[in-house]
Amino acid sequence: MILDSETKAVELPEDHGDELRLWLRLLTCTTLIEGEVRGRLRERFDVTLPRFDLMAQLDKVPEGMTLSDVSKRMMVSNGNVTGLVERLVESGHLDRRTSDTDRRVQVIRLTKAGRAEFRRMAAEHQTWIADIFSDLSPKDVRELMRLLAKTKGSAQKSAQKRAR
Amino acid sequence: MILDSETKAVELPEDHGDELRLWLRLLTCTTLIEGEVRGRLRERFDVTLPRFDLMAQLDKVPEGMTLSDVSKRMMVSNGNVTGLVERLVESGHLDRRTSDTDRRVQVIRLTKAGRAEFRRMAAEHQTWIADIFSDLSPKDVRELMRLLAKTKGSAQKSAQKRAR
DNA sequence: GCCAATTGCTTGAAGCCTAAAGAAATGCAA
DNA sequence: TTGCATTTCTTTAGGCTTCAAGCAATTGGC
Repeated sequence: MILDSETKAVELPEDHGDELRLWLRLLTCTTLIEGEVRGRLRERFDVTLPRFDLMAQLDKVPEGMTLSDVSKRMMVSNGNVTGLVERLVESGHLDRRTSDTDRRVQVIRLTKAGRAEFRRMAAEHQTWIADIFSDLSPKDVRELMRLLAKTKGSAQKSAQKRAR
Repeated sequence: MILDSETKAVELPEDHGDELRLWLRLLTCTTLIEGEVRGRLRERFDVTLPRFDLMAQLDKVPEGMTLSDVSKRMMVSNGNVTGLVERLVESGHLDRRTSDTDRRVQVIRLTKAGRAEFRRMAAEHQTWIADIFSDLSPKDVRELMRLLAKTKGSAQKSAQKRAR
């Protein structure tokens, strides 16, 4: 911050190029890996990434979740979840019922077949990920985890500021 | 690697949980930031992220690029670019002409208005990114850059292995 | 020159995704 | 109780995205 001739605060255009380059690199990495995973899921299991992700959320919670829960966890819109769930119920992977205590709420769970199918996919998926990251040492992995956690915190803070 | 009683190589199920957690964190970070940027672009400039990205590619190359170039750089499909370009030409941001030397090729460039509009958006965009990453020290940024470069290399190697 | 393979782009079908508006159910306060 | 705000989900319109198939132009081998 500097002051001009009439003692008014003036912002100098700062250099934010490094952050921008970092963001682009982060995006490139993610896009690259996401594309790779998407392609393999399609090839091996004929399943889309969003469906896999949704099933992954449900696998963690056997008693099921509401659509809103899924929406928050996957960081996608409500309407999006509605459609995804529709198709997964249709294909027999998901079970859906209205809550007993609140008739607005839909609780979804993996069916037995859906769970079996997901487990089969997840096991292989994990080896793909390991292969994709195989050049990184355990120390690299730890360090990346730490820095990404810090990044996430920073981004959330920034998002919160805007939301007000 | 261990050997079984008949001296055959046997793979033990290894633990790949750390890599998986790393991937999920990477994805979360990117999704979070991407959503934030998308929202701000829409609010402030009523533009979508893909359009902004496409214009960013073109801003770097005043003489223009072919659709294939754009497709490779943005890491999206050809058909996707066709549609994006169509809408941006329609809105007057892009200029499109058939190559003189190869009539299959379409060369696209920013129009004068398109360039001005992009520069206006890009300046503000850069400050958003700086704010989003503001908790990271310069050292953090350097370290993240390094580790993501390594990650990208590793992912590319893995992708190449599969593509054969 | 001719033909086959390749390259650059478009099209079509299907699915993903968002924002915004709306319907239904709930909760809360007067 | 009534009325209003809120929550949960769905719907709609529009755009993004992929894959696969197809068309047109070019290139390279003969």
